[in-house]
Order: sequence, then structure tokens, then C-alpha cells
Amino acid sequence: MSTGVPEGYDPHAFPPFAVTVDLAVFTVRDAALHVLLVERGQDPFRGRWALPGGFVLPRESADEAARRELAEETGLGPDAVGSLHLEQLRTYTDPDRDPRMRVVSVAYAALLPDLPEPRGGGDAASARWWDARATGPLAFDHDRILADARDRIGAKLEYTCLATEFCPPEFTLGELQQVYETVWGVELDRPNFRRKVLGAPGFVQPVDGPPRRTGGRGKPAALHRAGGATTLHPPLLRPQPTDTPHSRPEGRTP
Amino acid sequence: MSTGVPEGYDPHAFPPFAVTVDLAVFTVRDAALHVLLVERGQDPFRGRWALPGGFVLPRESADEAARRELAEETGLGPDAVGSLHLEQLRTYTDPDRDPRMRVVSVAYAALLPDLPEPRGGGDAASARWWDARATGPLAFDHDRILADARDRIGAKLEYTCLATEFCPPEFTLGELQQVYETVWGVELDRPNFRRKVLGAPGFVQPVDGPPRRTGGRGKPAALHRAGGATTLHPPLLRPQPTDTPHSRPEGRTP
DNA sequence: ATAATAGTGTCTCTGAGACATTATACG
DNA sequence: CGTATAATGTCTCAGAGACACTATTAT
Repeated sequence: MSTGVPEGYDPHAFPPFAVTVDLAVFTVRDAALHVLLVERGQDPFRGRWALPGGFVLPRESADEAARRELAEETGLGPDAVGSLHLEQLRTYTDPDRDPRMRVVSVAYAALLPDLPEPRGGGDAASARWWDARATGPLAFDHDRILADARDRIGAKLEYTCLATEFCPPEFTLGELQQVYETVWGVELDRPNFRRKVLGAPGFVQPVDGPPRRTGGRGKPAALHRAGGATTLHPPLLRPQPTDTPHSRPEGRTP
Repeated sequence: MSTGVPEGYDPHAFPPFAVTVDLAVFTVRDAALHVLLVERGQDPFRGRWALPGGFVLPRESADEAARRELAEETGLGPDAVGSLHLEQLRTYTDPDRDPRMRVVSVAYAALLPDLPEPRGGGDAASARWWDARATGPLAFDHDRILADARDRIGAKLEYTCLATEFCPPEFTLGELQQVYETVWGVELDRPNFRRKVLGAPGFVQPVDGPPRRTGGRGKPAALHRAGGATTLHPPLLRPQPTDTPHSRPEGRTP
């Protein structure tokens, strides 16, 4: 804030930037991570799919712009949008990321439970869920934003209670495990998963009544709600794909 | 990118934003975390201290702007600045964060070893290191940016090899431990710290020759260099202030 | 009965924390 | 000598992984 081009802070002496938000909206559906994309109706990248987003208005913060856009794209009410998890990822500032003009974009990640009809009624006439692993090349630098968003979500599942954001208000531990397995792309041992989830204070609460719900033709599962905690102690670490699991020649030299 | 204000993308139809970078430059000096601040010479916040920073130029990315500003403020050469750790934190977009105009700021954190004369020769005539715990109220929203930067650095020490960025090219394990203790504000058990650092593959490498260095009047310590790894496996978790059933940080019972 | 999912119990190994002990410098 | 710092070793417990086993539903 001390150096730069506009010496006298003349409001018209600085280079004009546009500021947008881009949203990576995720849900878990059919045991696969899905992301909400919109089809572009005009150049550049006409016909390509892109992350939903839009301009930040003069009197709103980027967070407010993100929630506004999210409401427009998903058709959710302002109350629902206000309560769901929205997280700033990072800001993309490559001078050539938009061929028309200088645009910096603040990227956000949002997590939704699998909704009955999530496609909204805004101006995004052609919005749909895509398998997050199988999106074609997206417009602008959205491939990179999407990849960064996936990495961030996966990492945050380890040490936060974020996974419950993918679930409906009441859920089974099997559904919660499905979230982890889907985002991480691994299979987890159910008894161990149970032990860790129930052992983390404030992660989940058993629903008091004895009601249960069936997921198919097995034993009905007890229902849980999200607990009050936001961070996970101890963390739920994902299994490490790096080479040998527990024998390391590097270490003590005799 | 699909909705918003400028329907036809007229380059003059969108609200004008200025984009700046703000830098939280940290070093460890005298067993305390220090941050580089500059004194503002003009309103608003004249005479208040602020994080260094400046405008993003029309043809550079925010990362490039951050490195350019860092070189100006510290007086380091472009090669030195190009090699040190610079990390985007998040972007601050409150519409009223700058009383003059609409400015969004991309915040960065940088880590430096304790340099002989770190104060640079740019236009920041009055730049100096401050104890990061004892900065007065800063200009703009820089108190919040600084707090966020401290949190991020502390968290990243747990699962990355970032701590070596605070050290000179060759360092002792005692100096590395000092970094952790200073950033986290806790005392660590030296034998356990040693075991974990040496057990993490690629974190540090012993310097081949038998040269040693003294820190005062004790036994000289072996020198190490940063290893090739960037992430820490297993992580070096900071002791939890939340009382756990079995471990007590303040456990000196006679 | 068989399949499928939910839930419990147990064993072992790793890593963290606490702490004792030895080694090598300085005064 | 004592003191200060570096380095090694040892003990114990918590948590993770692997896996056997039981429980309850649908077909």
C-alpha cells in the first residue's frame, strides 16, 4: 500500500481491473464427486463449460458476491445459501487469463448435500452437475481452479468437520464414510472409520430417538447430526499413497 | 463468469477496482517472530504502520507484484527474492477497507532468515522489523491480515518443511527448534524434536563434513541443510492447548 | 439360506510425550 | 570443577490399521 503506480491516488490514474468470483460447487452423488458447471453462451470459450461466477458489485464484498451468485445458479433460497459452507480458495491473477481484459478472480469452494433438483432458475439456463473427475477442458483457467478446489476440499476433510456439509441434516455413518471415500478416492475400513468419527468430540451427535433408516437391503443404520465442532481432534488422516506404508530405509545409520 | 453487471462486456461498463498486494514478511530474530512494517507518510492512516505492498501493474500477476514489492522493501537482489518462500494467503475485499476507493488486496506471506541489515533502500524510508506479537493498531485491515498470516504460518509448520525458510542455508537443529518454538509460542522437548525431524524423510540433510558451530558455550552442534522434501511425513504436530486426558504441557510436579 | 449392510471387539505396530543419561564445549 | 548445550536411549500410552465376529434387514 506504500508504493506502486498512482502517486497521488487519483482514482482514474490506476489501471482498470475487473474483479469476479468463480465458484466450485461440489456435491457427492452416486458415489462420485460432482461439480456444478454452466455452459458459456458467448465468446470467448462459447460452448465450453465453466465454473459459475460473476462480477463483484461496487458495494459488496467478494463473499457476498459469491453467495449471491450461488443463490442465482442453484435456485436455493437466501436462507439456505446463507447457511452452507462457502470458503475462499485463492485468487487468480494471470494477466492473460481472460483474453478480453484484465480480470482477477477470487475463487470459492462450496459444499452441498445431494439435492433433488439442484439446477437453478437464474440466467444459467444450461447448468448441470458433472463428475468432477471427468470434466472436459473448461473455459479460462477453470481447470486449474477446479483442481485446486478438489485438493483443498480433500485436505480439509482431514482436520475439519467439513464432511457433514455434504450430507443432509440427518445422515448415517455409512453416508459420511461415502463422502470421505468419494472425495479421497480411496476405500476406508468401516470399523476404524466408525471408531474415529465417534471418538472425535463434537463431530457427530446420535439422533436421540431410536428411528433408523435403510439404505437398501442391509441392517438399518442409526442416524446422526453434525455436532458443534468445526475442527477434528484427532484428525482423520487419509491413507498415504506414497510408496511403502511402514518400512522406511531412510533414517538411523548404524 | 456468466452473470453480473456488464452484459456486453464493455471494458468501461464495470465498476473500477484497484488491485493491490500486501505482504506479511516474517523472520525469527532474538527468539521472537518479527514482521516487516512500513510507516505511512500520507493519509489515510498517516503515521500509522502498515504491511508493505503496492499496486498490481497492468501486465503482471499478483505473484510478480508481490516479489517486486518485496525486492523494493527489503533491498534483496532479484535472485534472492526469486528463491524465497512467498505464499498467497487470501484476498480481502471489504468495500470499505480503503476509505478512498474500492481496493481489493491479495495478501501474501513471506519467510526470511534473520538478515544482517534487512531494511531496504526503496521508497520505504521508514521500514523496520516489529515483534509480531506487539504491533500497535495497523493501517487499514492489516491487523487482521497479520493475524491470518501468523495463523497460516503456524499451521503450515506442522505439515510442511517451511521452517527451514526461516533459517540460513546451514543451520543446527537447535536453531530449527527455535523457529518452531517461536512461531508456536511453546517449548518443545529437544530429544523428541530431534527424533521427529531426523525421522521425516527429506526434511533436513546433515552437512557431510564434520564442521560444527557453536551457539555460545555448550557443545557444538552438527550442521544441516534443508532436504528436498516440501511436505512433512509424518507431520510435526504442535502440542494442543486443549487439555487432553493424558498429556499435560505444564507438568512439573515435584 | 444367502447376501448385504451395521455395529462390536481385539490385536499389533507406530509415533508422541516424558525423562534419564552420556558427550563435549566453555569458564 | 560446574554449567550449558548437544546427542542418545528408554519407557509408556494413544491412535491407526488390519481383521474376526455378531446383528439385523431384504430377497
